[in-house]
Formats: sequence, C-alpha cells, structure tokens
Amino acid sequence: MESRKIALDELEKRPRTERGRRTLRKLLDAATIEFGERGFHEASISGITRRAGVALGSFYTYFDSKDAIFRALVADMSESVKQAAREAVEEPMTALDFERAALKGFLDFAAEHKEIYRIIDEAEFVDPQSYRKHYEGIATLIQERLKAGSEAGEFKADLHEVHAWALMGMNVFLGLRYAIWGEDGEWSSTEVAQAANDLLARGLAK
Amino acid sequence: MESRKIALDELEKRPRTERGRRTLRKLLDAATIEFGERGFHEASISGITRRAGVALGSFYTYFDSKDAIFRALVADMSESVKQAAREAVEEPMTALDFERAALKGFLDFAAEHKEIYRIIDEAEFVDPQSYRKHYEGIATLIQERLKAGSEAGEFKADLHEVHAWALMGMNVFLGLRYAIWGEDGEWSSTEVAQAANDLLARGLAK
Amino acid sequence: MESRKIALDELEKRPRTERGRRTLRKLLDAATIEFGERGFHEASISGITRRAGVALGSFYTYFDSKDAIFRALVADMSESVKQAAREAVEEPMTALDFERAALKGFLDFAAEHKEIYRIIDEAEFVDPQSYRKHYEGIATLIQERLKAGSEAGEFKADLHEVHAWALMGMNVFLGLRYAIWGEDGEWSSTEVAQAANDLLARGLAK
Amino acid sequence: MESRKIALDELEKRPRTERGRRTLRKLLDAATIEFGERGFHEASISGITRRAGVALGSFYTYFDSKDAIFRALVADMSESVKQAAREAVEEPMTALDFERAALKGFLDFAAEHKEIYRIIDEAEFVDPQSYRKHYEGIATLIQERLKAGSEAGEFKADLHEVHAWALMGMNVFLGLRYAIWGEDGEWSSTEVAQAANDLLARGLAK
DNA sequence: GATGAATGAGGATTCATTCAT
DNA sequence: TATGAATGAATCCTCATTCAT
Repeated sequence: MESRKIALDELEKRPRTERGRRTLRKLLDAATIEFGERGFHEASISGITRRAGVALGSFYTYFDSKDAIFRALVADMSESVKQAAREAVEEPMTALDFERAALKGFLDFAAEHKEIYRIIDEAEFVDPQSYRKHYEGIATLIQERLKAGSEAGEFKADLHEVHAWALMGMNVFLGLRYAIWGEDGEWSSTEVAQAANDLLARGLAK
Repeated sequence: MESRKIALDELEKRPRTERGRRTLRKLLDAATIEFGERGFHEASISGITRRAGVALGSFYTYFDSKDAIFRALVADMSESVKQAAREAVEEPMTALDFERAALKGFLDFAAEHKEIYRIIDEAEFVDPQSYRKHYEGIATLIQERLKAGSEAGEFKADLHEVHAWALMGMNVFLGLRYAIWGEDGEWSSTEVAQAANDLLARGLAK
Repeated sequence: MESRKIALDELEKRPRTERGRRTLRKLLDAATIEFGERGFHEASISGITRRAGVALGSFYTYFDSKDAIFRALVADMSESVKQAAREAVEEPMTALDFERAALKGFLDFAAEHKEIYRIIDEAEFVDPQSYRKHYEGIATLIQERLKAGSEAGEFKADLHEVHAWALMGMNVFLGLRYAIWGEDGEWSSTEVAQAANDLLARGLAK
Repeated sequence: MESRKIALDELEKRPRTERGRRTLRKLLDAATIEFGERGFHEASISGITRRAGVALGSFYTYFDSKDAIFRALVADMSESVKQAAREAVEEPMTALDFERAALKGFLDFAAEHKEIYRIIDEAEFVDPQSYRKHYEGIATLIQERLKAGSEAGEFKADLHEVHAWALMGMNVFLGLRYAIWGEDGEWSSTEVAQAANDLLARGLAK
C-alpha cells in the first residue's frame, strides 16, 4: 500500500515545518495499517506511534484524539475511493460503459486497499456521520451519472435516488464478495463488472 | 420490539429450571437493546444486567463472555431476517413477484427492528465469521431462488453467485437508506420494492 | 490518627455488605493519609489503594473519581472539625468561656489531625464549593454563638457576620501558627486560647 | 490589572537585551493571569506562552521550571501586598487608625487583585516555603506595629506574636469574605475595616 | 442459581521539559 | 533569542471476568 495523499485541510493542527509534515505523514500511514489490521477498538495509539517510529506524545501534536485521526482517515479514504472510480474512466464513453469501468476501478482499488474497505465500514460504528456522509456522497455521484445517462437517451427517463442506492449496494457487495473475500481463481474484476453491467442494462428476466 | 424466540441450541449453558429460563430470556432481551442502542464496544455487561434486572455475576451463569452472547444474538437475528423474508411470501407466486415480496418483507422488518440491522452489521468487526456466515447464507438462499426462476423459464439461464450478491447488495443498501435512515414522507417499502423489482427485471437501459 | 466515622450519606455508591463497608472504610482512611501527606495533586488512586491494601479497581466500586473521594473526605472532616469544637464545651458556661474552650478544642484537634487542616485548605483549589461551604458553615455557627452571647448580655448588641468572620480568621490563623507549625516549647493551646480570648473580650487598646 | 513591577533579583536568568526584558515581562503578566484564573495545577506552560504570544520553548529561556515562575510570582506578590498596606497609610496617625487604614488598603487591594489572593494561597500547596515566608513576614510587620503602639501607650504592654497572628487572621479572612467573595451591596471595605478596628480596640464584651 | 464485591490488565491522554534549527 | 516539534513518564479510569457467600 503506497502512501496516499491526505486532505490536509481536514486537520486542525497543521504542521508548520517540513519535519512536522513528515511526522504527520508517518502517523497517517501507520494509522491506516493499524486500524486496517486491528480495527478501531483493538488499535492503540501506541501501536500507531510504534509503527510510525515516533514517540507516543508526538501523536497529540497532530491529532486531538484517537477518534480524530480515524475521522481524518475516513474523510481521506472516502475521497480516495471516489478518485479511484473517477480515474478508471478517463475517456468519453457511453453511460453503461462508464458504470462498468467505474465498478471495475472500484473492485481493483478495493482489492489493492482492503484496509480502506474495513476502515470506512467500521466508521458506521465509530463515527456514523462520516459513514453516512461517505455513502450519501457516492450515491449523489451515481445519481448524477444516471441522470446524465437518461439525458443522453441511454437510460430510462424516470430514474431516482432509489436506483442510485440499488446500484451502489450492488457494487459494494460485489466488492465485499470478490475484492475483499475473493480468492484466486474466482471471477476477475472484469468479469464481475461485466455481469453486473448486464444486469444493470437489461435485468435478469428472460 | 417484542421478545423474539432464541435458538437455544446455540447456547452452551442451557438453563435447567424454569427460573433459569426466565433469567436467560431477560438477559437476551436486555442484550438486544443494549447492543442495539450502544453498539458492541460501548455496551457493557453491567448495562445488560441492569436492564435485565439481575445481578452482574448472573450473566456468567448463562454466557461465557461478552462475545458469546453477541454471537448468540447474531445467529438468532440472522435467522429472524431470513424468516421475515420467508414469511412475506406465503402463496405461490412468480419468481419476480417473490423477489419483490421478499424485499418488501425485509424492508418492513428492518424498519421495525433497526437494532437487528445494527447488530448484524457490527458483527463484521466483532465476529467476522458470524457476519460472513450470515451474508453467505442469504446469498445462497437468493441464488437458489434465482436458479428456480431460471428453471421456471422466468429468469435467464446463466445466473451465477455474482447475481445473487448483486441482488443482495441492492436489497441491503435499500434497507439502509429507506428502512434505517428513511424519514416520513419518503418512498414507502412498497414503492422501493417495486422500483428495485423493475430494475431486476429489465435493467435501466432504455 | 484513629479512624474517624464517615458521613456515609454523602456517598453515592453505598456498600450493601459488611465486607463492602470494611473496604470502604479502608479506602477512606488510606485516602486521608495519602491526601494529607502528598496533597491532592501528588496523591494517586493507586497510592490510596496500595495503602488500603485493595486492588486499584476496587476504588471505583466506591467512588466515581479522585475528586469524589476528596469531596467526601472534606465534607466528613468539616463535620469533624465542628464536632471537635462542640465536644470541647459540654457544660454550660459563659459565652466568652465558650469561645475560649472552642478555640482550645480546635487547636488541640488541629494539632492531632494536621492532615485535616491541609485537606480542607487544599479544597480551596480542588473543590472551591466544599471549601466555601465549610467556612460559611463555621461562620454561621460562630455568629449564632455571638448572637446568643449578645442576648445573654455578655456581648455587645450589634454583632454581625463580620465579627464572626473576624473571630474565625483569628482562630484559623492561630491554628496554622501554633497547632500546625508550632514547635515544642512554644505557647500551649491553653495559653493561645487565653490570649485570643482576652483580645476578643477587651481588645488591645490600653 | 496593570502590569506590576517584578523583583527581578529573584530571577536566575536575567535578560541581557531590551527585547529579552520585554519577553520576560510578557511571560510574567501572562503567568499572573494563567495561574490566577486556572490555579497552579490547571495552568500550563503552553497556556502562559500562548497568552504571552511567544513560543513554548521561549519560556525556558527565562525560567527553569513551572515552579520557578510560580515562586517568582509569589515573592513579587507578597511584596505587592505589603506595599499596598504601606501605601494606604502615608501620613502619621495613631496606631489604631493605622491598623484600620492598613486593613482597608488590603481589602481594596485584594478586591482589585483577586488573582493575587489565589496565587499566594495556593503557594501553601505548591511551595510551602514561600507561603510560610509570606505570612511570617507579614506577621513580623504587624508585630512591629503593635510594639510601636504599645510603646506609644496606645496598646497594652504585653503584646506578643500571638496577637499579630490573631490580627492577621482576622484581616485575611475578612479579605476572603468581603474582598474576594463579597458581592455588591454588602459591607464596604470602609465599614468592614471600621468594625474590625472596633473589635481590635475594645473587643466584643459589653 | 443469585448476588455483588474484588481484581488488574489495558489504554488514552496530558504536559513539563528538552532539543534541533 | 526564538521557535515549535519531540519526548515519555505518569495516572486516571473502564470493565470483562472471577470469586466468596
């Protein structure tokens, strides 16, 4: 897992020196691993600082609490997930192709960053607000894409928030089953994305 | 929330007297509330025994640990959820109607028992095995229904586990959005189930 | 320092068994020593439980916090101080004799229980309410005695709260100087009380 | 509260430049507020430097420790209190009038500088030596005044340290009650000083 | 079976002080 | 001198679990 960029504007205590920025980065990377491996409650601040190679007290130079760094991480990861889907679809393509590419992008990203999946999901119990904000944000993005598809004449006209949530739920659970729990030899992200895309396009009825 | 029956066979320490059975029941009901309201980690054994009106020490007469009662609860609720979908579809009906009725049943059940949704979801972090078993069990059920639909000529022929997970994800997220987070005046369970059913049948393409 | 009785009604978590009452007593006695010797901030819960010979966690069976036991102690000691003055003057006596006996009683009590002086005084910074309540309570008692003396024709007629506070301040500082800081060979409590009583009676003017 | 002068000779680390003197002054003023408002233990070095508008590390350019600045402050304030009493009595006056004026001066000073009262009193628990030195110093002054009064034929002949402490205690507690805790509409410093003076002169007996 | 007191490991947080720049 | 990041000892408090009655 390479070090992702952090939305520094989320942080209240921003470092003023280069050295400070390096320490902050080490803490965030360490926290991602610690929370990802052990979960929020099993994770400990000392585990984070040990992984980061800094003194325990240094943690509090950058974060007010264990909750605070978790929130910062969730906000950052939420952004990363959206970014992953966005990057997977650079060229102009049809609305359906777009959805397929976005899902494949998400599946690959989730497989690569399993800890992100875990951390975001755990937010439901640690910081419900972040969790809700995350999924509502994604639902909004999807709904906008559906609307654009409708306007382009590719999708039906009367699409609604309910369709965005249905699609998102599909994607998320396919991510859980195939990207997180999947094992070698099972369906590839391309195949999963294709199957889901067919369902999205035409449904399952004969 | 009325007291649901508990699959007592999950328990290692079964009470031998009528008095014991009553205490066990009180503990389970209290735990459902405590875990539902506060979440696993915020919940405490003393919170459970206080709600149950029994002494702290009595808890260990019936359960080996906090985890144990949580597991028993999850297993029981997992069964309840399946039961709810099952009960929602008594008469013979087409495969599509069946899915719509099952989703509506689930949505109504989730709205009625929000705490169940929370407890099962938190199992992902408390007892991952239970969580996985729960969703794999439901996916299996769905897959069997899809297969039956295929054989009855209503659904396409080549349906696969991936479709079961996609359908389950759809349903679960619609439950989250409309049954758990939904507010008055939003779409009813009937409307949501209908919209999802249309998507399942024909997809979104024009 | 023998174990003084504790006003149990101050406590929120009252023990229900004899064993519990013994533990509570041990904690209170230990806390008196710990706070008296080290002061509130240097004192530690573990120091208290170590002295009491109980486990750290047992402390919280009886008190919600370090502040709570301190408050309980102050309330109890405040009562002890008043009691000491009360006990020093059993027989009927003139108002002036009464004051002299009360001061002597206080000086002897303070010399015997130096830790009480310290704990109550530190309350000014730990729990100002307790501190204020303590001195206001004593001032009220003194004022009542002055009033009785006025009515008996021994004291002037127009005595006021200000006189009670002046008298209390005199007594408290004499306690500090002679009972707490005093060394062997200095004025005895009897002599100090006599000198203060003369001042109270006739003043210093020639 | 205007910035009082500081007995710089108390300090071990005296600044050599004008800029240094300004920083030192800012730290002392900030510390007076911080200690006065929050008390020694709640106060923090970072709170002091924040108020002073200097960097945390700069504190240690001027003081060796938190205790050191506290001690410097107490020594300075102790001097201020004596000074206040001294200034209140410029002209030659009788010994009794002198005491009345000194008490009034103290009461007014305490009302104006409540934080000083608090800081000096807290020294009892932070730096007992300073505390003791403060009150012993004042007692000595008072005793000298009493002696002068005796020699002038205004006071009785056999006055002793005990009378000085009694008088000081009276004054201090009247300061606590009326200058620190007093509320609008209560006795003025003039009235309180007059009442105390009467007591001092003639006592309370009829 | 029921009770409630006892236990102690565990972890978050604070903050005075030091240090590199 | 000034700065602010780094350090880590210290301690309160929680609570699952055990145990004596």
